[in-house]
Amino acid sequence: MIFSAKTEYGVRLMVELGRHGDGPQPVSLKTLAAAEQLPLSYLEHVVAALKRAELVTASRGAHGGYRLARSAAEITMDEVVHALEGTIAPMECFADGEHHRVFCSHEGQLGQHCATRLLWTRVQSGVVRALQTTTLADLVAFAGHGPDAVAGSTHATGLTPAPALGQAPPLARAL
Amino acid sequence: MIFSAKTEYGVRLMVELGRHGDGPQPVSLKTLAAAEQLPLSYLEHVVAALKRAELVTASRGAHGGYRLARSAAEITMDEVVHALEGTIAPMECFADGEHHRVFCSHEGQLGQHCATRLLWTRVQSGVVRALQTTTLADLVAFAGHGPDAVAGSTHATGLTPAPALGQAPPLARAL
DNA sequence: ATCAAATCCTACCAGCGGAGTCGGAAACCG
DNA sequence: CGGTTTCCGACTCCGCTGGTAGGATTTGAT
Repeated sequence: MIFSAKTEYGVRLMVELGRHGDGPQPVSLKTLAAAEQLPLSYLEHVVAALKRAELVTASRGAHGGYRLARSAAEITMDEVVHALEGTIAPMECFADGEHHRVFCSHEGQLGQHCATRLLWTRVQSGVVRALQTTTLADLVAFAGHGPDAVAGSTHATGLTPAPALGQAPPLARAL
Repeated sequence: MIFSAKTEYGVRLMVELGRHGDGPQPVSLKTLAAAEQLPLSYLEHVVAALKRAELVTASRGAHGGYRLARSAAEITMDEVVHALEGTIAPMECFADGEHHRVFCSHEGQLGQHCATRLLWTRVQSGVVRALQTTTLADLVAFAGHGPDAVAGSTHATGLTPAPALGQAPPLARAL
């Protein structure tokens, strides 16, 4: 699995917050937990990460709760996932502990270098592009509709849905 | 990390095999382990997975070893990664244990459904596309060169390298 | 003032999978 | 036969993930 349950929960949580729009009163965690049927105590950790990243704001005390820090359209899923998952890298050597820069630490000497780097770079690029071009508002809008428009509206890139190369590709048959 | 070390090792191993071209004698694991400085005993597991997927063939006994089952140009990294990592899904509910079909099992009732599905579908699509459009031959060719041409030759898609949207994107600053 | 409803914070735990080791059996070649 | 190599299964170690628990703090309502 690429992403952890924590991230799944967090995204769900954000979507749920997005659906509540920006009414004056915030939404309590208990409400959110009930709506998504997730363990409240664990959600505390999740929402803490979101708050640290300044994606949600909290009001404490009675009738307190959480609300989005910005409008859903201004929040890219890139930010959300990053807040929950930490640096996203396809491979260990791609993550710089320091400032989340991305590179490969295996740089071989003598001209030839880390052969896998090309691949991981491409994969990373694919993931990042998908996350950056999707906003929370997209998900909120999607949440209400019936199951269509997933593959439709090729999502800003205008790419054809992957050419059928070779025999049946082992991954992602249902895309 | 999206991929495990096992996958990293496996890809390295395949690249190394690809570099040896198809001379008549196969390459022993010991040789490969030495070339990549990886633990031999662990590589046994890795190469076993590759063999199961019919990506390499083995000859036992003295002067035995492994060779690619097909030419490097005919092997997509999609296949390699799938053999090593199993089904690649961004999220638990996306992986169907049965036949690697991809879907989401959280289908909510009453019109509204699993809000995160849109996101995971896009991510998955990005990863799969990257893996499918990269062949082992690409990596082999890359392995000998100096560190360029990574971002260059936008890898068949012709996409611009991700627009700078909003403030500095938290992921992948060095792409 | 008091109480209840929230967020907040830290520590803790159990299970699982990943990375790696080991020992031995079978196959193949000279 | 003997060395080399693949093959196979069992085993260990360890960190991370998901989840729980308990208490402190803030706030609004009565």
